[in-house]
Parts: sequence; C-alpha cells; structure tokens
Amino acid sequence: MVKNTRVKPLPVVGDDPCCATPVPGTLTPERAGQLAEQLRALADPSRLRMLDLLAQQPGPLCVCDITTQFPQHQPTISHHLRLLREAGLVDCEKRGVWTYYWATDAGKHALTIIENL
Amino acid sequence: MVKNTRVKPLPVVGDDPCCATPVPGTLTPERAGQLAEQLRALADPSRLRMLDLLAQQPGPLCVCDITTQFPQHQPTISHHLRLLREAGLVDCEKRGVWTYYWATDAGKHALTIIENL
DNA sequence: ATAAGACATCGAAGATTGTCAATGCTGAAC
DNA sequence: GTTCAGCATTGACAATCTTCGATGTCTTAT
Repeated sequence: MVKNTRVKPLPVVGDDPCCATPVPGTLTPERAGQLAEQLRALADPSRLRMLDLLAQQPGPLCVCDITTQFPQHQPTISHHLRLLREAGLVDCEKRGVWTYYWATDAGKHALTIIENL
Repeated sequence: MVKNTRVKPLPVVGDDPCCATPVPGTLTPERAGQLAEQLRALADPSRLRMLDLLAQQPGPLCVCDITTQFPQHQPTISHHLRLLREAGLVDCEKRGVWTYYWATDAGKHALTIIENL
C-alpha cells in the first residue's frame, strides 16, 4: 500500500515486479491457527523435555516418576501433562492409584520433526 | 517417587520394570531451551502466515505490502517481523524509504518442516 | 528548509502463560 | 469407615505476549 508518488526501487532479486501485489500465501488462517496451537504446546522447555522423556521409555511412566525428573512441583507437572495430552502428543491411563503416561505416535513424530529445526 | 507401601502394577506394555528409574531423556535442558525459543517464534498464527507469505514470493516484500495482508496495524506487523528476524526466520534490508523482507533458508526450512505436524 | 510518507520504537492496556499453595477426588490398605 | 497416598483441579500471582496509539527517525519530493 504505497501512499506516496515515488517509484519503488527494483526488488533485491531479479527484475520481478514483486511489490505490485504479493503472491498470496498458502496457509489459510484456519490452518495457521491449528499449527500455532500445536506449536504452543511444544514451545516450552519443560514440556519438550517431558515429551522427550516419555518418548524414550520402553513403556508408560507414572506421574510420580516424571515429577522426580523436573524441578517443578507436582501440580505444575500435572498442568503440563494436561496440555501435552490436549495437544494429542501424549496419552494416559489410570491404573489403580497411578496414572501412566506415554508419548503418542503424533508426539514422537512431532519430536523427531522438531529436532532438526 | 513412590511414597506408599503398595506394589506398583505391571506397566502397560510388556513386563519391563519401567517404573523403577526412568530411562533418561535425550534432550538436554539447554537444547530444550533453544528449541522452545525457536518454537515460540513460530507459535503465532500471524507470524506463521507472514513467514509463509514471504516464503511464497519470488522476491522480497516491503512492509507496506505485508501490512495490507493482515488485519493488524503497522506497529504490530513491525513487531512480529522483528521477532521473526531475531529468530533468524526472515531477514531484511533497507532501500531508501522502504524496508524489504524475505524468508531465510532457515525460515523456509522451518515452514516446510512445521507443515507436516 | 519544509512537508510528507515508510517504518521502527516506546509506553501502556488487556490477554495468556508458568508456577505453586491449598484443596478435592479416588482407590487401596487397615 | 477411616486413613493415606497419587494425582487433578482451583485460585492467585508474576511474567510474558499481543496489540495499538503516540512519537521518533530517516529519506525523498517540492
């Protein structure tokens, strides 16, 4: 939206009239919202490490064993695990007194993808 | 950190003593912090769409042409572009009155990676 | 010199997020 | 039934984030 009368300089690359009307993006606002939601679930060091911890296990882990691996207190761990679960990155199952968590396929996939950023 | 006297049930998968001591994660706290920082730069719908918009162009785009594509006002756009630049996802160059932005290789790479989440 | 437009920066308001103490709920042991 | 431990939920607070109006800087046109 150029408001003055000056002529724009040539774009940096080649002679394309890149500043007339931009090529539209490929991401719809809806898709961008979905992706951002998923990314927000991953954009925390503690949650990343929790997901990684779960992904490394041969089997599920109960919350108390997760809690020992982090400096935060139990309600905070529970909060992060909930966010990870709502994002579909981990899942859990209650067994008697304990709740077991594990990384879902989506969670492991996200982790391997994220790691080569 | 089991504090009661009960014996834990068998883990969900197999007979591994998965609940004794967890296998350590592979992500160091430092690496997790780096990744989380990068992910936070991407975890916003507007920034995702800006990065995508820039990635689709054959050449750089000036801020005024970016601004027309989004409902936010100019200072907000400028703010998001700064965050994207600080994350190394876009870069810019001043040319006279205009500032031209483009997606870096890292930005394009991150975008293609993110898209199959 | 003066004016005007492009863009960045500043400061503030409102929303969201990470954290924890306190509390609630549930299942097992007695 | 009572008690206790594992875990979730609630409420509160501080920090961070998104947004925008106001303002500043720089550059070009006149």
